[in-house]
Amino acid sequence: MGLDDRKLAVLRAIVEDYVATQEPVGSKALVERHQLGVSPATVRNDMAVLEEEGFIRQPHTSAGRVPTDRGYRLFVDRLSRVKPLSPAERRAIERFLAGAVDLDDVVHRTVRLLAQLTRQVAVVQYPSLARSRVRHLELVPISTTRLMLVMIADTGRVEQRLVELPAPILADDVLDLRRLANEKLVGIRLSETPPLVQALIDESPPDLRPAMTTLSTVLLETLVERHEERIALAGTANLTRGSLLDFHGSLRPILEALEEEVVLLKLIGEVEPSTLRVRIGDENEIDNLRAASVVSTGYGPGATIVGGMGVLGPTRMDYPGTIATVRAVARYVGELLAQN
Amino acid sequence: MGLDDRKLAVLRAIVEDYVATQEPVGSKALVERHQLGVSPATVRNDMAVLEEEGFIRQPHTSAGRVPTDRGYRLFVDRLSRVKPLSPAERRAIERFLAGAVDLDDVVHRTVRLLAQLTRQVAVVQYPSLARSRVRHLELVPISTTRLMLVMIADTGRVEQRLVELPAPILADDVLDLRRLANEKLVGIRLSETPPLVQALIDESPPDLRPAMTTLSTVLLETLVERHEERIALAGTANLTRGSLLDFHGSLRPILEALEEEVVLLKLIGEVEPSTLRVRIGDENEIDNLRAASVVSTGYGPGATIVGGMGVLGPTRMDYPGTIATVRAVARYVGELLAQN
DNA sequence: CTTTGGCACTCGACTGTAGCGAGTGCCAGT
DNA sequence: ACTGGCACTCGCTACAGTCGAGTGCCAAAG
Repeated sequence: MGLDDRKLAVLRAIVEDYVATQEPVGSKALVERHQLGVSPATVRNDMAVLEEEGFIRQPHTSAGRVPTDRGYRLFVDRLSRVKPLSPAERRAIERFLAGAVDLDDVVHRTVRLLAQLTRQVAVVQYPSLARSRVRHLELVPISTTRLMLVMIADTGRVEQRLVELPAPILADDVLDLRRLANEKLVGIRLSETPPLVQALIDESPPDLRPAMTTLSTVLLETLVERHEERIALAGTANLTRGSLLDFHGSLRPILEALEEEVVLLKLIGEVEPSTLRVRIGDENEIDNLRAASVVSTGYGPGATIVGGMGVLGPTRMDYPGTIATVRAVARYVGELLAQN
Repeated sequence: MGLDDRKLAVLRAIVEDYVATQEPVGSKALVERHQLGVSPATVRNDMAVLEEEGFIRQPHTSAGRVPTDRGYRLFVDRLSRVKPLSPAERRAIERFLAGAVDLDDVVHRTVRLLAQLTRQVAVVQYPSLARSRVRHLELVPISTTRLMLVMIADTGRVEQRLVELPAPILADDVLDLRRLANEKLVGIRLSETPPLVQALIDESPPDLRPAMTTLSTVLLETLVERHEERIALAGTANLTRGSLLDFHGSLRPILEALEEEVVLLKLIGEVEPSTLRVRIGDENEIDNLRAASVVSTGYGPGATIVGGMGVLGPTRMDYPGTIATVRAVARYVGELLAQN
């Protein structure tokens, strides 16, 4: 099977034209708009091969060609050069993120920025608790049997949970609890706390043990439950850009998927060594998103990765541009986090 | 102008049928499906009058009638009896909300519940800070020049902000700051704190004054900025239920509006004495929502109102059912809040 | 062996016509 | 005041015909 350079050029031209015009592209239009240096007939032959190999297909017999998911994949892997961002875009990113006052703000600004720049749906995961380290634990007495546990992580995340104590507790004992917990847990990565928690209970003075036990339970729950991860979303209105056909006719499944935190986490939360990931159409494990593509990446201060972010759009998207934007935004956010 | 009982009955029948079938309803179908006791011709005469008065209209000359916004308004005001919830629904609400562990959880469950029961887009405002009272202020030292201010409100809301001090501070001074702030502010409604804050600064010992000043600034910011209000949203996928025609052909403007917190707050946040509010189509002040209806209400423990909640859907919605559901859910949430 | 021009073919998109039927407005009769 | 009857409107569907973009194939040229 020969996929010589020209055939690849043809595929690239088809992808680019289709992404731009959103209409099936024919051989004639192709030679007109790109310097391929051959006649339409030749292009037709190449297209026949590309179709046979499953990179493009014809919506109808007498229509032009459209890239398949496989075609996009090849395009992304081998045919697209990453578009460097324009200085204006870089400046926009910097300016937009610079004003953030706290983590919440950073995440919100980031997700809006991504949505705006890519004109697609953007998703940003808050720094994962499991990947954060404990910076401080605070216990605030609410009543004699109720404490508010406030956990501050080094990533800037702050979580609070109500603790219902088994028995009334004295103010001094609360201080002791706090001191003990902080001594044992500060600086520890949260994913590594569970084994330490038992030790924490065992080493507590006997009279504090019941309180410490419930406290620990709550602490562990904070980690385990869905509470653990938070997510911000923006740009859903962008789904209506372009024709409905982009998503096989219905936004329904997409909107449904976007409502499920679990789904979103799966989308952008599975952070791997490979920094940037593109999932095209069928490659998505989530059925509802078989008509969409997702570009996602991890981010974090320095080389550490504390969370994921990404965008979701039609398979017919500007991959080079989107990839460049996502990468750039993630890097800026990482730098921002490193400053704290 | 005569709008006798029968004409009103006809209008009611039209609204009910149209809501159910989503198709223009004609005179014949009307007499068949409702016990009006008169012939189609008579109904036609009545319909002519109703149309003249602007309560219904014909999409095309040879089509049936469709209610106008004004028609729905009349229906809601005078023709619909509130549907009592089924016991099953009541139980569903109770069961669904009972498991909530904290405020975040309550709000999330509520918004999902509303979306599910009404099969529309649900919006829930977190208890407004301005309407809450301070229960406790906590200061957590992060470094010598940084404090984390954690504010716990009686509504269960917890807000935190980073405070950058003008100069390093001693641990004991932090305790003093905390004591002073709590003495002055605990129990105060947050909307009434601004005047007190100045006094708080003035009464601080001179050496604490700079720190107290920045602390106060941050405290006030928390109130003023958009941070003040938070909102949860669910059920956007329900927008795709029914034909696109429900929203004049495009979800775009709706989705855009739903992304703007400010817009949502305007929608459900303007809580007035009148507990429940229905805005139909054109009655909406927000242009993007001229094609939608909003049913909203305030909620809170007892008679106090601390926030708003509501649902948004096509003008062609089941008003009696939606109203009943929103009212019931708001009441349950209020009771839940009262228990804390 | 590759490329090219030519040609027949396919098939979707659009146009125009015709018939159907739901629904109306009006009117004369009860 | 209500009703039955009737002519009329007009959107919807089906069908036929035309147009044109785009294809596949083939024979000829490089």
